[in-house]
Amino acid sequence: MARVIFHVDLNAFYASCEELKDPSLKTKPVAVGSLSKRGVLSTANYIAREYGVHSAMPVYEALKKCPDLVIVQGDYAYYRSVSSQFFDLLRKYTPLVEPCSIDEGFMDVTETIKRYKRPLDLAFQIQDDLYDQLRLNVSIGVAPTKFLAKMASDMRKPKGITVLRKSEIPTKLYPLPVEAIVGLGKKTIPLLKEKGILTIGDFADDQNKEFIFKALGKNGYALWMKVHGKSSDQLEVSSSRKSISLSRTFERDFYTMDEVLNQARLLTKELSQKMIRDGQMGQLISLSLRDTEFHNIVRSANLGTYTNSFPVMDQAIQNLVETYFEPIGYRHIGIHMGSIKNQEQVHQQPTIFEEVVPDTERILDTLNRQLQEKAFFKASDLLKKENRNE
DNA sequence: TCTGGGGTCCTAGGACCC
DNA sequence: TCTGGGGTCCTAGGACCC
Repeated sequence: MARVIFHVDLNAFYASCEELKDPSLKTKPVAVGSLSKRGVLSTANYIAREYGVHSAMPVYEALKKCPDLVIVQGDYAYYRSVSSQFFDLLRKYTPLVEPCSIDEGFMDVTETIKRYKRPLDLAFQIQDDLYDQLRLNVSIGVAPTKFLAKMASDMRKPKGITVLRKSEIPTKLYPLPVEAIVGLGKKTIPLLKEKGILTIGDFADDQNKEFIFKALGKNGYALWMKVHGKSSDQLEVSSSRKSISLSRTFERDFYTMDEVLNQARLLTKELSQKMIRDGQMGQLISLSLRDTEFHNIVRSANLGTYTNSFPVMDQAIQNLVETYFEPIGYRHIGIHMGSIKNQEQVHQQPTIFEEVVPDTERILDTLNRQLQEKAFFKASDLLKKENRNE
């Protein structure tokens, strides 16, 4: 029995939120982004898009295209609160709602639509309801799988409603350019084009199956199934966050270890506070550094226990900086915590050790030992390299 | 005036074990 | 003497999404 999935997508969400706060923006080209020298845009409203302005575009470039562009500093706490009202409204219609980002989600309305004369009446009602209650426009895609619903909601924006039945895949989906497939990005598209795969129809063609599986691996297989209408219609209604991070690109580059240590410490402090506020603890901490050449490195330390304590996180990050810093310029620093759990989950966890809450001293000892080991391995790597060069 | 920030998922390679 | 073959776990890197 086929399910009926809606993909509901808020149009130009951040920009729309800013228009709610200041209605005079509605008639102007508006973008939300960071105002710093190295900032890029998160979202542009539809007036700005007519100038060729789009998300991820550097601010200086957007201003070249549209000198009158109004750039607003993002107010993400506000967007999150509007977003949660959006999902609350969707849940009035069915508990089967899967948020997939701050501004879009899936609904399984297989049962709900049975109460409506025509299936699309529900989609129109949700659209009107969102506008009446929150003054927000959405596009809705209606299809039997999540992937097809997502593709459908992209077909008509803003404020569209698009149905994509399995039987309509060849006529509605296959003529679209291959770039339209969600899950193929700027690295993979050129590979496909080189092979003459230009449309979704080409991608779905049996003749290209082998190449796609080989070149794109598991993802290729999954996408190939998706464009044939064979993919998941099961919603994940409750899923918890798996990681949390904080990162910043600085207005100028940092060249000394002291500067990197200081900035890393500030970010770590902020992240620890955020985790304590959200009641979350993590086990795997990582430092990421982006240099002036745009090379990224990520280095991790396993803390051996769940924590959100600043002294512990700080010690680990300082160790990582001291071990991996190179005398080059860095433009971006990030702190990341993986293996996240809720505080309650951590404390409920039965342990075979007597001590349930490990003391900070012991963790610091572990970290220091890890640091010494890393320094040792780094030194022995260097020795090996030198020996090879001889 | 070169290129954000917060996420998820996959892959490759090495260590380690039997 | 010229080098097993899985399986699993961990780390690093990177593609992609909004």
